[in-house]
Amino acid sequence: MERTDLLFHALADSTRRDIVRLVLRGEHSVSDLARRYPMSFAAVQKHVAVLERADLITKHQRGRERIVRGRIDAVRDVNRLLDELEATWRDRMHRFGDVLAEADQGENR
Amino acid sequence: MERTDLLFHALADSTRRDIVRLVLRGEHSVSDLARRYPMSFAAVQKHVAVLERADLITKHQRGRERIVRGRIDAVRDVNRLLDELEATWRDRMHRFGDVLAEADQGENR
DNA sequence: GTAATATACAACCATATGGTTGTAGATGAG
DNA sequence: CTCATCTACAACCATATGGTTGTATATTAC
Repeated sequence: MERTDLLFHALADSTRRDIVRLVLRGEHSVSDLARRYPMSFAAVQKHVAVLERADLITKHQRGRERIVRGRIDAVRDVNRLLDELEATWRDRMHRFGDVLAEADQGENR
Repeated sequence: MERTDLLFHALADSTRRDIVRLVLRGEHSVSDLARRYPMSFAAVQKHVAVLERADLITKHQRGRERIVRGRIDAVRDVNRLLDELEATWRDRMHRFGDVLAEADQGENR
């Protein structure tokens, strides 16, 4: 799977989006996170792994804990991808404007 | 599933993102779209259904064809969702700035 | 050293996903 | 009317996903 797929897929789950929000706000260990959700530690661990694969978070060891941090750059990458989608639309609107302008020219001729 | 999940999930596939790009640029019937991809008509039909469920596109009948159009508003909704994620991060940075300012005050006392 | 905590990882299960083929109903063309 | 086209939808299949429990390892606390 390519990175864009991984990014959108990672964000297509409310638990994972919540984790991203938390770790953008500040550091949390995996078990900190796990305590917050009505599911097993292993399940949360898997969600964290999905976010890591998409580069939305990083993990580093501190003692026996793994500290999770959000990567704001990745969120911005997604934003940029969406902007590119929008750009094709803006381009179309632009060309549509040209067509109208040409039509006006024709009328005045 | 909630709408945010549907939106991100819909965009987590390159064929579907390509369809969105096409129908943001202009109108296409379902079979127009189907001809472009190396998969069956039914498969493309399913992708279109996923996009429709996420409100990223609309379909309306014209003769025997179903015309697909992209909904730019939906793309912007996703952008807004990401901005909200970013906002929690900016807030943290803001508060972090406050902490530094307070530390400076302490030094000068 | 022993016990408790934090993590990793495998095995398993139910359901969702992304593809296929096949059938049937509308609509347009001749 | 008849035939071709466009679409909808069901049935089916392989694999991915999101959850579980269980086991093993590393680190901290006492």
